[in-house]
Amino acid sequence: MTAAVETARGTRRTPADKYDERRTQLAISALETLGELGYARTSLREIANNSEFSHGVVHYYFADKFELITHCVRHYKSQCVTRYDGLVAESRTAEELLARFADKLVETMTTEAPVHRLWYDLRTQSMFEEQFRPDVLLIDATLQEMIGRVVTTYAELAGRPLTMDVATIYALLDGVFEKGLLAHLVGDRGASSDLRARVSDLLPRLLG
Amino acid sequence: MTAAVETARGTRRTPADKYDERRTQLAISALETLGELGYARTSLREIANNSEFSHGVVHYYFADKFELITHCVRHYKSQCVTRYDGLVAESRTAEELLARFADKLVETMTTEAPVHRLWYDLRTQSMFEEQFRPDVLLIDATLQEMIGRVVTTYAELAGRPLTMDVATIYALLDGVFEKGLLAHLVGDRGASSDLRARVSDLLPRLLG
DNA sequence: CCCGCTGCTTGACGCCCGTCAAGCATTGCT
DNA sequence: AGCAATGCTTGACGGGCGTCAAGCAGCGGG
Repeated sequence: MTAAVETARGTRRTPADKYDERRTQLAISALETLGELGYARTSLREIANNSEFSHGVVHYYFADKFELITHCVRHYKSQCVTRYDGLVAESRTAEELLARFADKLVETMTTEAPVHRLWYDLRTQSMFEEQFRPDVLLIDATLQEMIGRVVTTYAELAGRPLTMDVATIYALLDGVFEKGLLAHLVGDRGASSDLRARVSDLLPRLLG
Repeated sequence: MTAAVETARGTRRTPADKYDERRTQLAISALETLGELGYARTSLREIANNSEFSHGVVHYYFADKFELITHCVRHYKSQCVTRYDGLVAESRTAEELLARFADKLVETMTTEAPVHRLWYDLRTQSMFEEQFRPDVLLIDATLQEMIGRVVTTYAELAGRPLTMDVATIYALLDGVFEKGLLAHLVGDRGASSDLRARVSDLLPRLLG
Protein backbone atom coordinates (compact mmCIF):
# COMPACT_ATOMS: atom_id res chain seq x y z
CA MET A 1 0.00 0.00 0.00
CA THR A 2 0.85 3.68 -0.23
CA ALA A 3 3.86 2.95 -2.47
CA ALA A 4 6.03 5.93 -1.61
CA VAL A 5 8.19 7.17 -4.46
CA GLU A 6 10.68 9.32 -2.59
CA THR A 7 13.03 10.46 -5.32
CA ALA A 8 16.16 10.83 -3.25
CA ARG A 9 16.51 10.08 0.43
CA GLY A 10 14.22 12.94 1.50
CA THR A 11 10.44 12.64 1.87
CA ARG A 12 9.50 14.29 -1.38
CA ARG A 13 6.38 14.18 -3.51
CA THR A 14 4.54 11.11 -2.36
CA PRO A 15 1.29 10.38 -4.23
CA ALA A 16 -0.56 11.32 -1.08
CA ASP A 17 0.97 14.79 -1.31
CA LYS A 18 -0.24 15.19 -4.87
CA TYR A 19 -3.67 14.05 -3.81
CA ASP A 20 -3.93 16.53 -0.95
CA GLU A 21 -2.57 19.24 -3.20
CA ARG A 22 -5.34 18.74 -5.75
CA ARG A 23 -7.95 18.65 -3.01
CA THR A 24 -6.72 21.99 -1.73
CA GLN A 25 -6.52 23.36 -5.26
CA LEU A 26 -10.15 22.42 -5.85
CA ALA A 27 -11.10 23.78 -2.45
CA ILE A 28 -9.58 27.15 -3.38
CA SER A 29 -11.53 27.22 -6.63
CA ALA A 30 -14.64 26.31 -4.70
CA LEU A 31 -14.03 29.09 -2.16
CA GLU A 32 -13.75 31.63 -4.96
CA THR A 33 -16.98 30.48 -6.55
CA LEU A 34 -18.80 30.28 -3.23
CA GLY A 35 -17.60 33.75 -2.33
CA GLU A 36 -18.94 35.04 -5.61
CA LEU A 37 -22.30 33.27 -5.79
CA GLY A 38 -23.06 32.24 -2.23
CA TYR A 39 -23.91 28.78 -1.00
CA ALA A 40 -27.43 28.64 -2.46
CA ARG A 41 -26.41 29.30 -6.04
CA THR A 42 -23.09 27.45 -6.21
CA SER A 43 -23.10 24.13 -8.07
CA LEU A 44 -20.31 21.63 -8.49
CA ARG A 45 -20.33 22.30 -12.21
CA GLU A 46 -19.81 26.00 -11.61
CA ILE A 47 -16.93 25.28 -9.24
CA ALA A 48 -15.29 23.04 -11.83
CA ASN A 49 -15.84 25.67 -14.52
CA ASN A 50 -13.93 28.20 -12.44
CA SER A 51 -11.09 25.73 -12.05
CA GLU A 52 -9.00 24.16 -14.77
CA PHE A 53 -10.81 20.85 -14.46
CA SER A 54 -14.04 19.35 -15.65
CA HIS A 55 -17.10 18.75 -13.54
CA GLY A 56 -16.48 15.04 -13.03
CA VAL A 57 -13.19 15.50 -11.23
CA VAL A 58 -14.89 16.61 -8.05
CA HIS A 59 -16.01 13.05 -7.36
CA TYR A 60 -12.51 11.78 -7.87
CA TYR A 61 -11.25 13.85 -4.94
CA PHE A 62 -14.36 14.24 -2.82
CA ALA A 63 -17.11 11.79 -1.93
CA ASP A 64 -19.85 14.37 -2.35
CA LYS A 65 -20.66 18.06 -2.29
CA PHE A 66 -20.73 18.25 1.46
CA GLU A 67 -17.22 16.83 1.84
CA LEU A 68 -15.92 19.43 -0.61
CA ILE A 69 -17.54 22.29 1.26
CA THR A 70 -16.29 20.96 4.56
CA HIS A 71 -12.78 20.84 3.16
CA CYS A 72 -13.28 24.42 1.96
CA VAL A 73 -14.25 25.84 5.30
CA ARG A 74 -11.36 24.05 7.02
CA HIS A 75 -8.98 25.54 4.51
CA TYR A 76 -10.56 28.93 5.14
CA LYS A 77 -10.05 28.52 8.85
CA SER A 78 -6.40 27.66 8.49
CA GLN A 79 -5.96 30.92 6.60
CA CYS A 80 -7.75 33.28 8.94
CA VAL A 81 -6.51 32.15 12.34
CA THR A 82 -3.31 34.12 12.19
CA ARG A 83 -4.69 37.19 10.47
CA TYR A 84 -4.16 39.52 13.43
CA ASP A 85 -1.28 37.78 15.19
CA GLY A 86 1.33 39.97 13.50
CA LEU A 87 -0.03 43.24 14.77
CA VAL A 88 -0.60 41.74 18.20
CA ALA A 89 3.06 40.74 18.43
CA GLU A 90 4.46 43.95 16.99
CA SER A 91 2.39 46.69 18.59
CA ARG A 92 4.08 48.46 21.49
CA THR A 93 1.26 50.63 22.81
CA ALA A 94 -2.48 50.18 23.21
CA GLU A 95 -3.14 53.06 20.84
CA GLU A 96 -0.95 51.53 18.15
CA LEU A 97 -2.62 48.15 18.51
CA LEU A 98 -6.08 49.69 18.33
CA ALA A 99 -5.23 51.74 15.25
CA ARG A 100 -3.64 48.82 13.44
CA PHE A 101 -6.46 46.47 14.41
CA ALA A 102 -9.09 48.88 13.10
CA ASP A 103 -7.12 49.37 9.89
CA LYS A 104 -6.76 45.64 9.41
CA LEU A 105 -10.49 45.11 9.88
CA VAL A 106 -11.23 47.75 7.28
CA GLU A 107 -8.68 46.29 4.90
CA THR A 108 -9.97 42.75 5.19
CA MET A 109 -13.57 43.95 4.84
CA THR A 110 -12.82 45.71 1.57
CA THR A 111 -10.25 43.42 -0.03
CA GLU A 112 -11.69 40.09 1.12
CA ALA A 113 -15.39 40.87 1.09
CA PRO A 114 -16.38 37.71 -0.84
CA VAL A 115 -14.84 35.29 1.64
CA HIS A 116 -16.39 37.17 4.54
CA ARG A 117 -19.89 37.15 3.14
CA LEU A 118 -19.37 33.45 2.50
CA TRP A 119 -18.50 32.96 6.14
CA TYR A 120 -21.71 34.70 7.19
CA ASP A 121 -23.59 32.62 4.64
CA LEU A 122 -22.25 29.32 5.95
CA ARG A 123 -22.77 30.34 9.56
CA THR A 124 -26.40 31.09 8.76
CA GLN A 125 -26.74 27.80 6.88
CA SER A 126 -25.63 26.06 10.06
CA MET A 127 -28.70 27.52 11.75
CA PHE A 128 -30.76 25.35 9.40
CA GLU A 129 -28.56 22.38 8.58
CA GLU A 130 -27.02 20.33 11.34
CA GLN A 131 -24.29 19.00 9.07
CA PHE A 132 -22.52 22.35 9.02
CA ARG A 133 -22.59 22.96 12.75
CA PRO A 134 -19.42 21.20 13.93
CA ASP A 135 -17.18 23.05 11.48
CA VAL A 136 -18.99 26.37 11.86
CA LEU A 137 -18.83 26.25 15.64
CA LEU A 138 -15.15 25.36 15.50
CA ILE A 139 -14.36 28.26 13.19
CA ASP A 140 -16.48 30.61 15.28
CA ALA A 141 -14.58 29.58 18.40
CA THR A 142 -11.29 30.05 16.55
CA LEU A 143 -12.26 33.54 15.43
CA GLN A 144 -13.34 34.33 18.97
CA GLU A 145 -9.97 33.23 20.32
CA MET A 146 -8.29 35.38 17.71
CA ILE A 147 -10.29 38.40 18.81
CA GLY A 148 -9.57 37.39 22.40
CA ARG A 149 -5.81 37.60 21.78
CA VAL A 150 -6.23 41.07 20.32
CA VAL A 151 -8.32 42.53 23.13
CA THR A 152 -6.42 40.92 26.00
CA THR A 153 -3.15 42.21 24.55
CA TYR A 154 -4.83 45.59 24.12
CA ALA A 155 -5.82 45.59 27.79
CA GLU A 156 -2.34 44.54 28.89
CA LEU A 157 -0.70 47.29 26.87
CA ALA A 158 -3.16 49.79 28.34
CA GLY A 159 -2.44 48.50 31.83
CA ARG A 160 -6.16 48.21 32.54
CA PRO A 161 -8.38 45.13 32.81
CA LEU A 162 -11.12 44.07 30.41
CA THR A 163 -14.58 44.62 31.88
CA MET A 164 -16.32 42.19 29.54
CA ASP A 165 -15.82 38.54 28.72
CA VAL A 166 -14.23 37.72 25.38
CA ALA A 167 -17.34 35.97 24.03
CA THR A 168 -19.43 39.12 24.40
CA ILE A 169 -16.73 41.32 22.95
CA TYR A 170 -16.52 39.00 19.95
CA ALA A 171 -20.30 39.27 19.49
CA LEU A 172 -20.13 43.07 19.57
CA LEU A 173 -17.26 43.28 17.08
CA ASP A 174 -18.91 40.71 14.87
CA GLY A 175 -22.08 42.76 14.74
CA VAL A 176 -20.14 45.87 13.84
CA PHE A 177 -18.15 44.05 11.18
CA GLU A 178 -21.20 42.40 9.63
CA LYS A 179 -23.02 45.72 9.43
CA GLY A 180 -19.96 47.25 7.84
CA LEU A 181 -19.64 44.45 5.32
CA LEU A 182 -23.25 44.79 4.23
CA ALA A 183 -22.88 48.55 3.89
CA HIS A 184 -19.68 48.10 1.90
CA LEU A 185 -21.28 45.56 -0.43
CA VAL A 186 -24.29 47.73 -1.20
CA GLY A 187 -21.95 50.54 -2.19
CA ASP A 188 -21.94 52.70 0.94
CA ARG A 189 -18.80 54.87 0.63
CA GLY A 190 -18.75 55.58 4.34
CA ALA A 191 -18.60 51.91 5.32
CA SER A 192 -14.85 51.86 5.91
CA SER A 193 -14.67 55.01 7.99
CA ASP A 194 -17.77 53.95 9.95
CA LEU A 195 -16.19 50.60 10.78
CA ARG A 196 -12.92 52.21 11.81
CA ALA A 197 -14.70 54.78 13.97
CA ARG A 198 -16.92 52.21 15.65
CA VAL A 199 -14.07 49.88 16.50
CA SER A 200 -11.90 52.75 17.71
CA ASP A 201 -14.74 53.94 19.90
CA LEU A 202 -15.71 50.53 21.20
CA LEU A 203 -12.48 49.03 22.44
CA PRO A 204 -11.53 51.79 24.93
CA ARG A 205 -14.95 51.39 26.53
CA LEU A 206 -14.15 47.78 27.35
CA LEU A 207 -11.33 48.75 29.73
CA GLY A 208 -11.88 49.25 33.45
CA MET B 1 -63.44 46.71 -14.52
CA THR B 2 -63.00 45.95 -10.85
CA ALA B 3 -66.71 45.18 -10.46
CA ALA B 4 -67.11 45.88 -6.76
CA VAL B 5 -69.69 43.75 -5.00
CA GLU B 6 -70.18 45.75 -1.83
CA THR B 7 -72.90 43.86 0.00
CA ALA B 8 -74.47 46.75 1.81
CA ARG B 9 -73.41 50.37 1.68
CA GLY B 10 -70.06 49.75 3.38
CA THR B 11 -66.88 48.81 1.52
CA ARG B 12 -66.94 45.12 2.27
CA ARG B 13 -65.30 42.14 0.59
CA THR B 14 -64.31 43.38 -2.78
CA PRO B 15 -62.60 40.80 -5.02
CA ALA B 16 -59.40 42.75 -4.54
CA ASP B 17 -59.66 42.07 -0.80
CA LYS B 18 -59.96 38.33 -1.43
CA TYR B 19 -56.99 38.50 -3.74
CA ASP B 20 -54.76 40.26 -1.21
CA GLU B 21 -55.96 37.90 1.48
CA ARG B 22 -54.83 34.87 -0.48
CA ARG B 23 -51.52 36.49 -1.25
CA THR B 24 -50.93 37.07 2.43
CA GLN B 25 -52.12 33.56 3.24
CA LEU B 26 -49.59 32.12 0.80
CA ALA B 27 -46.92 34.47 2.12
CA ILE B 28 -47.50 33.15 5.64
CA SER B 29 -47.16 29.56 4.44
CA ALA B 30 -44.03 30.57 2.61
CA LEU B 31 -42.58 32.23 5.71
CA GLU B 32 -43.14 29.07 7.74
CA THR B 33 -41.43 26.92 5.14
CA LEU B 34 -38.58 29.37 4.67
CA GLY B 35 -38.08 29.56 8.41
CA GLU B 36 -37.88 25.80 8.57
CA LEU B 37 -35.68 25.05 5.55
CA GLY B 38 -33.89 28.31 4.80
CA TYR B 39 -33.79 30.15 1.52
CA ALA B 40 -31.45 27.73 -0.27
CA ARG B 41 -33.61 24.64 0.24
CA THR B 42 -37.11 26.11 -0.07
CA SER B 43 -38.95 25.41 -3.32
CA LEU B 44 -42.32 26.68 -4.49
CA ARG B 45 -43.64 23.13 -4.41
CA GLU B 46 -42.59 22.76 -0.79
CA ILE B 47 -44.29 26.04 0.10
CA ALA B 48 -47.50 24.90 -1.60
CA ASN B 49 -47.27 21.52 0.16
CA ASN B 50 -47.19 23.28 3.52
CA SER B 51 -50.27 25.26 2.53
CA GLU B 52 -53.69 23.95 1.60
CA PHE B 53 -53.12 24.61 -2.09
CA SER B 54 -51.34 22.94 -4.95
CA HIS B 55 -48.06 24.04 -6.45
CA GLY B 56 -49.60 25.78 -9.45
CA VAL B 57 -51.51 28.33 -7.41
CA VAL B 58 -48.39 30.32 -6.69
CA HIS B 59 -48.32 31.61 -10.24
CA TYR B 60 -51.92 32.66 -10.02
CA TYR B 61 -51.08 35.08 -7.21
CA PHE B 62 -47.44 35.86 -7.85
CA ALA B 63 -45.55 36.48 -11.06
CA ASP B 64 -42.55 34.46 -9.94
CA LYS B 65 -40.63 33.16 -6.96
CA PHE B 66 -38.94 36.47 -6.29
CA GLU B 67 -42.22 38.37 -6.05
CA LEU B 68 -43.48 35.83 -3.52
CA ILE B 69 -40.39 36.14 -1.37
CA THR B 70 -40.53 39.91 -1.58
CA HIS B 71 -44.13 39.82 -0.42
CA CYS B 72 -43.03 37.55 2.41
CA VAL B 73 -40.36 39.81 3.76
CA ARG B 74 -42.68 42.81 3.59
CA HIS B 75 -45.26 40.90 5.58
CA TYR B 76 -42.55 39.96 8.04
CA LYS B 77 -41.55 43.59 8.41
CA SER B 78 -45.10 44.71 9.11
CA GLN B 79 -45.19 42.22 11.96
CA CYS B 80 -41.95 43.07 13.67
CA VAL B 81 -41.94 46.85 13.63
CA THR B 82 -44.08 47.20 16.71
CA ARG B 83 -42.61 44.32 18.66
CA TYR B 84 -41.07 46.48 21.39
CA ASP B 85 -43.35 49.50 21.26
CA GLY B 86 -45.53 48.20 24.08
CA LEU B 87 -42.79 47.95 26.64
CA VAL B 88 -41.37 51.29 25.51
CA ALA B 89 -44.71 52.97 26.18
CA GLU B 90 -45.43 51.21 29.44
CA SER B 91 -42.12 51.18 31.26
CA ARG B 92 -41.77 53.84 33.97
CA THR B 93 -38.11 53.46 34.91
CA ALA B 94 -34.95 52.73 33.02
CA GLU B 95 -34.41 49.56 35.01
CA GLU B 96 -37.90 48.29 34.16
CA LEU B 97 -37.44 49.05 30.49
CA LEU B 98 -34.07 47.31 30.41
CA ALA B 99 -35.39 44.21 32.17
CA ARG B 100 -38.45 43.95 29.96
CA PHE B 101 -36.42 44.57 26.81
CA ALA B 102 -33.95 41.85 27.70
CA ASP B 103 -36.79 39.46 28.53
CA LYS B 104 -38.52 40.23 25.26
CA LEU B 105 -35.34 39.59 23.29
CA VAL B 106 -34.92 36.24 24.99
CA GLU B 107 -38.54 35.37 24.41
CA THR B 108 -38.48 36.21 20.73
CA MET B 109 -35.19 34.37 20.26
CA THR B 110 -36.60 31.17 21.72
CA THR B 111 -40.19 31.22 20.49
CA GLU B 112 -39.59 32.74 17.06
CA ALA B 113 -36.21 31.29 16.22
CA PRO B 114 -37.20 30.15 12.69
CA VAL B 115 -38.28 33.58 11.50
CA HIS B 116 -35.14 35.15 12.95
CA ARG B 117 -32.76 32.73 11.28
CA LEU B 118 -34.68 33.40 8.08
CA TRP B 119 -34.06 37.11 8.52
CA TYR B 120 -30.33 36.50 8.89
CA ASP B 121 -30.47 34.19 5.90
CA LEU B 122 -32.14 36.77 3.67
CA ARG B 123 -29.88 39.55 4.87
CA THR B 124 -26.88 37.43 3.93
CA GLN B 125 -28.44 36.58 0.57
CA SER B 126 -28.65 40.32 -0.10
CA MET B 127 -24.85 40.41 0.18
CA PHE B 128 -24.78 38.24 -2.95
CA GLU B 129 -27.96 39.09 -4.82
CA GLU B 130 -28.81 42.68 -5.66
CA GLN B 131 -32.51 41.91 -6.04
CA PHE B 132 -32.92 41.47 -2.29
CA ARG B 133 -31.12 44.62 -1.25
CA PRO B 134 -33.90 47.22 -1.36
CA ASP B 135 -36.20 45.23 0.90
CA VAL B 136 -33.44 44.02 3.19
CA LEU B 137 -32.04 47.50 3.66
CA LEU B 138 -35.50 48.83 4.39
CA ILE B 139 -36.19 46.17 6.99
CA ASP B 140 -32.75 46.67 8.52
CA ALA B 141 -33.43 50.40 8.81
CA THR B 142 -36.82 49.67 10.35
CA LEU B 143 -35.31 47.34 12.92
CA GLN B 144 -32.67 49.94 13.68
CA GLU B 145 -35.34 52.58 14.28
CA MET B 146 -37.16 50.17 16.55
CA ILE B 147 -34.00 49.62 18.58
CA GLY B 148 -33.45 53.37 18.47
CA ARG B 149 -36.83 53.98 20.13
CA VAL B 150 -35.94 51.53 22.88
CA VAL B 151 -32.53 52.95 23.70
CA THR B 152 -33.48 56.63 23.45
CA THR B 153 -36.42 56.02 25.76
CA TYR B 154 -34.06 54.11 28.04
CA ALA B 155 -31.70 57.09 28.13
CA GLU B 156 -34.55 59.52 28.80
CA LEU B 157 -35.88 57.44 31.67
CA ALA B 158 -32.37 57.22 33.10
CA GLY B 159 -31.93 60.98 32.71
CA ARG B 160 -28.59 60.48 31.01
CA PRO B 161 -27.59 60.89 27.35
CA LEU B 162 -26.62 58.14 24.93
CA THR B 163 -22.90 58.16 24.20
CA MET B 164 -23.18 56.19 20.98
CA ASP B 165 -25.15 56.68 17.80
CA VAL B 166 -28.14 54.43 17.22
CA ALA B 167 -26.64 52.70 14.19
CA THR B 168 -23.69 51.46 16.20
CA ILE B 169 -25.86 50.38 19.11
CA TYR B 170 -28.03 48.43 16.68
CA ALA B 171 -24.94 46.70 15.30
CA LEU B 172 -23.80 45.72 18.80
CA LEU B 173 -27.20 44.37 19.83
CA ASP B 174 -27.55 42.58 16.53
CA GLY B 175 -24.23 40.83 17.04
CA VAL B 176 -25.24 39.76 20.53
CA PHE B 177 -28.63 38.53 19.34
CA GLU B 178 -27.22 36.63 16.38
CA LYS B 179 -24.67 34.88 18.58
CA GLY B 180 -27.44 34.02 21.01
CA LEU B 181 -29.67 32.67 18.27
CA LEU B 182 -26.94 30.42 16.92
CA ALA B 183 -26.17 29.14 20.41
CA HIS B 184 -29.86 28.53 21.05
CA LEU B 185 -30.30 26.64 17.79
CA VAL B 186 -27.35 24.35 18.39
CA GLY B 187 -28.83 23.40 21.75
CA ASP B 188 -26.84 25.58 24.13
CA ARG B 189 -28.90 25.72 27.32
CA GLY B 190 -27.19 28.87 28.50
CA ALA B 191 -28.10 30.85 25.42
CA SER B 192 -31.06 32.62 27.02
CA SER B 193 -29.32 33.64 30.21
CA ASP B 194 -26.23 34.70 28.24
CA LEU B 195 -28.33 36.93 26.00
CA ARG B 196 -30.13 38.46 28.93
CA ALA B 197 -26.89 39.07 30.81
CA ARG B 198 -25.15 40.60 27.82
CA VAL B 199 -27.99 42.97 27.02
CA SER B 200 -28.39 43.94 30.67
CA ASP B 201 -24.69 44.65 30.86
CA LEU B 202 -24.42 46.48 27.56
CA LEU B 203 -27.16 49.09 27.74
CA PRO B 204 -26.04 50.84 30.96
CA ARG B 205 -22.59 51.28 29.41
CA LEU B 206 -24.11 53.33 26.61
CA LEU B 207 -25.20 56.11 28.96
CA GLY B 208 -23.01 59.13 29.72
C1' DC C 1 -81.79 27.24 -15.75
C1' DC C 2 -77.85 27.94 -18.05
C1' DC C 3 -73.79 30.53 -19.10
C1' DG C 4 -69.49 32.59 -18.15
C1' DC C 5 -66.20 34.03 -15.04
C1' DT C 6 -63.07 33.15 -11.15
C1' DG C 7 -60.09 30.09 -8.54
C1' DC C 8 -57.65 26.25 -8.39
C1' DT C 9 -55.60 21.62 -10.04
C1' DT C 10 -53.16 18.81 -13.04
C1' DG C 11 -49.76 17.69 -16.01
C1' DA C 12 -46.10 18.80 -18.98
C1' DC C 13 -41.97 21.58 -20.66
C1' DG C 14 -37.06 22.48 -20.50
C1' DC C 15 -33.31 23.16 -17.53
C1' DC C 16 -29.91 22.29 -14.13
C1' DC C 17 -28.58 19.65 -10.37
C1' DG C 18 -25.52 15.74 -7.91
C1' DT C 19 -23.78 11.51 -8.99
C1' DC C 20 -21.43 7.94 -11.29
C1' DA C 21 -19.79 4.70 -14.85
C1' DA C 22 -17.10 4.11 -18.85
C1' DG C 23 -13.32 5.38 -21.49
C1' DC C 24 -9.21 7.98 -22.88
C1' DA C 25 -4.56 9.89 -21.89
C1' DT C 26 -0.56 10.06 -19.44
C1' DT C 27 2.78 8.55 -16.45
C1' DG C 28 6.05 5.51 -14.24
C1' DC C 29 7.71 0.91 -13.27
C1' DT C 30 9.88 -3.40 -14.95
C1' DA D 1 9.21 -1.26 -25.04
C1' DG D 2 5.19 -2.75 -23.02
C1' DC D 3 2.09 -2.79 -19.38
C1' DA D 4 -0.56 -1.33 -15.52
C1' DA D 5 -2.04 2.12 -12.57
C1' DT D 6 -3.35 6.88 -12.09
C1' DG D 7 -5.76 11.17 -13.41
C1' DC D 8 -9.04 13.29 -15.77
C1' DT D 9 -12.94 13.82 -19.34
C1' DT D 10 -17.17 12.74 -21.29
C1' DG D 11 -21.70 11.54 -21.32
C1' DA D 12 -25.67 9.76 -19.27
C1' DC D 13 -29.02 8.85 -15.33
C1' DG D 14 -32.84 10.11 -12.37
C1' DG D 15 -34.80 13.73 -9.99
C1' DG D 16 -36.25 18.30 -8.58
C1' DC D 17 -36.73 22.81 -9.94
C1' DG D 18 -39.53 27.21 -11.89
C1' DT D 19 -42.85 28.07 -15.08
C1' DC D 20 -46.98 27.86 -17.64
C1' DA D 21 -50.90 26.18 -20.40
C1' DA D 22 -55.01 23.61 -20.43
C1' DG D 23 -58.85 22.12 -18.14
C1' DC D 24 -62.15 21.41 -14.35
C1' DA D 25 -65.37 22.99 -10.49
C1' DG D 26 -68.36 26.08 -8.34
C1' DC D 27 -70.72 30.21 -7.95
C1' DG D 28 -73.35 34.49 -9.33
C1' DG D 29 -75.93 37.11 -12.69
C1' DG D 30 -78.96 37.10 -16.65
